Amino acid sequence: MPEGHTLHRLANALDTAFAGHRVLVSRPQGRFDGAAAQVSGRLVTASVAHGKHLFTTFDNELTWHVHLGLIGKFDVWSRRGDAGDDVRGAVRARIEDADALGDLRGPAACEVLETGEVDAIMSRLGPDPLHEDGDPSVAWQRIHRSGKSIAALLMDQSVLSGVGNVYRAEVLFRSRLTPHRPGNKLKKSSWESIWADLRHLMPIGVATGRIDTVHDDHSPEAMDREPRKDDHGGEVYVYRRNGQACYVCGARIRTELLEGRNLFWCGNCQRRG
DNA sequence: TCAAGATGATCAG
DNA sequence: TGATCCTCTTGAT
Repeated sequence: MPEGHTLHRLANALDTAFAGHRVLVSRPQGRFDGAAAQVSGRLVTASVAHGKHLFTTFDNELTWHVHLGLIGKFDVWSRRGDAGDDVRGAVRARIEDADALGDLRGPAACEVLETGEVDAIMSRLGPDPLHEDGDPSVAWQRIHRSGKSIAALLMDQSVLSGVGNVYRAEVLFRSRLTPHRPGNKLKKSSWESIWADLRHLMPIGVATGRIDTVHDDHSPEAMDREPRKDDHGGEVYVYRRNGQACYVCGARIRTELLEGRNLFWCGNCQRRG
């Protein structure tokens, strides 16, 4: 689940539910030791995301930092709905007030930080396409000096933040770029098309909560008319479609392990650099 | 019932 | 580069 769009969506949900509210932060299974107590009972000032990192700030200048990693989940819901407030499964941390609840499971990071520590994390992150002021030239400085493949560079959060395995595969397909092209041999115009497409695709992910790179119309009517049909809640050209026919040319979608992660692409459509 | 795998990142060697 | 951490779902046995 967690690519950048998930975190931005989550930041929006937490901000809507808790900003300006006094909250309780607890650790139902006893982990997240000590940290919860530092912010529990305080007023939330804001929740924001940068790439795959989520920051919730409190009125005592402390920040709750969450990174979902590969398997983490953060569910936020209203007490007014049908869902109860029982702690189910392995809940690492819970945030709540009279109206809403949020349960965090399986995060890679869950910690309370001071401002300097937050700045240190931010300074390691590349520009986020979901941020209005994200600057693609900062990423290009890294890309065009690197001998690593563009596929590896797109996943490097210090080059670019928020892109994960799905957006990587899809944005390279949509630009018809070969994933193996080294950054230092990539045309600048190719990078510009990647950035522009991420700026187009990722806000759709934030709005809908799923990654659909195939359809242009994401209205509820279109969803009914043309149901999205893959296992991941959206629809994609190449991600996890290995062995299946490319929607564009009919060739089989290929896969390989690249730096420990599965890469998917169409060897026929993706020849540009 | 159990193992494998997953949209991530870090650390040791 | 490989091992490791975290949780849940899926598919094989």
